[in-house]
Amino acid sequence: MPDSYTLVRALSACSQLRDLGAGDWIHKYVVDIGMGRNGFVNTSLVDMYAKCGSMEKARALFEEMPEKDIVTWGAIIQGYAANGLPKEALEIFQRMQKQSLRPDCYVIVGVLSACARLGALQLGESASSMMDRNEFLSNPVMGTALVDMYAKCGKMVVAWEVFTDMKEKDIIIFNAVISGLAMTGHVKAAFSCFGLVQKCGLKPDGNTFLGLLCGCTHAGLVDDGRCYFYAMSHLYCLDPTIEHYGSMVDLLARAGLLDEAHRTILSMPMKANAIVWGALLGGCRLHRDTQLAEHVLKQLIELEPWNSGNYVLLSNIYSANQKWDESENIRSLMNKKGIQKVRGYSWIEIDGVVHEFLVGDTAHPMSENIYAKLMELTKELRAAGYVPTTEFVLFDIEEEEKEHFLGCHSEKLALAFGLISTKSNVVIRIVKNLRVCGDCHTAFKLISKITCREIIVRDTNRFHHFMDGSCSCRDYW
DNA sequence: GGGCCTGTGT
Repeated sequence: MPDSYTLVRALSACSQLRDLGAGDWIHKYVVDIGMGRNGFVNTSLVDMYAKCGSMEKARALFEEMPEKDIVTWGAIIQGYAANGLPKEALEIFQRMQKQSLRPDCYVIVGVLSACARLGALQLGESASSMMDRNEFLSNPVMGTALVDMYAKCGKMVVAWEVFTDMKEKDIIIFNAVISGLAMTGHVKAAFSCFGLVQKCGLKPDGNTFLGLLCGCTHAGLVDDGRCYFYAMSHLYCLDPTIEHYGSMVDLLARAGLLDEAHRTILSMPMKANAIVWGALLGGCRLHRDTQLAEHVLKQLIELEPWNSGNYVLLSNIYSANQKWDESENIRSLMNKKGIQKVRGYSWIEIDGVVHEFLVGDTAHPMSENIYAKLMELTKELRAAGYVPTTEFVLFDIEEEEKEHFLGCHSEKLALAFGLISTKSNVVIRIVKNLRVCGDCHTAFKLISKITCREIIVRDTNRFHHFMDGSCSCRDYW
């Protein structure tokens, strides 16, 4: 009969292989042989389910466990954080604290990673204060989690301080700080940091170059991007992955070099995925090339037939070109397939609580006050000469909803809530799951001026730091 | 002799 040691090792193998079938089988077996109450085995099972991406099963087992120790809590928290469910990770963490359990460094790492995704600065800071600062500075994993949390929350200066104080720096923490600098617009600093990597005798890896390319993209530095892309394979013997190609396509397409971007896709040694084509589509949008966009969208519909956005955009383009029949065909194809749209949502953290908003959301307890604030803002915006823009019609999926949800995109709701819930000198931080919409971007710039507030919005790929009527992205995103 | 940790393109 296997003992608990054997079972733990076998489950660890399942975790590493992401083999849910084998893991399930062992779970049943564990119960059959009466080992279902062993803490080590149960924690291994929780971790196995988490690693296999089945958080429902991990959670069910976790809830059944009569005795959970700190490792069990760490496994479930980390599981939620790693599976893109940061809110759940924080909820479990708060439950853990109510039981007066002291977090260990594994728990803290999971919590910081969740806070980074949510942009929850206050929670991240209070979690990190539960540990001795030296723990962060001497443990590269913890240090990296902290640096990443600060960077993703827009506190790049603090992230940098932690980074410089680290006793030992490995390539992973360098990557975290390089991509942090890139995301927050400190591109030259990211480049210098790459110099430091070599000075420290470290070997850059693929992620180092992803960070650098990402920085080039945000700053529109096409030549630098081409250089790094060339250097990575020719000087550092790293094979570019599809992620690197995607980044290059993005860089070229944003800069208006649509042809070169398209040729890059066609020359890739691997089959292009939806992300790569999506980067080219973004360029078509930015530079208003509907002809190429039509071609790209056809590729995208083939690659991801369930994605509503592609159908909507293609049908918009057909309408704009008076191809009414084709436009209608696309719409009915979409209906026939029962395709649902992805909805945009935004988060804002107020006093350690993360609030979530959907487009046109009225579920929030403060909803009435939020909409009143929005009305007030809209009036002030109009007075300041703002006209809701229809310029993005062709390329904005959310456009057709705009009439019904005038001014009610999730980021605007989060902003209105932030404005009424904080003192006038507090910086407002919002996180969005999609790109910030063009109209909201214009409105936010003006709102930052009217209200004299700093507003930081992190969308899917970059920071928008609004201050005194302008944005750090210089309208290039 | 055992179980939980960081970065990563749209």
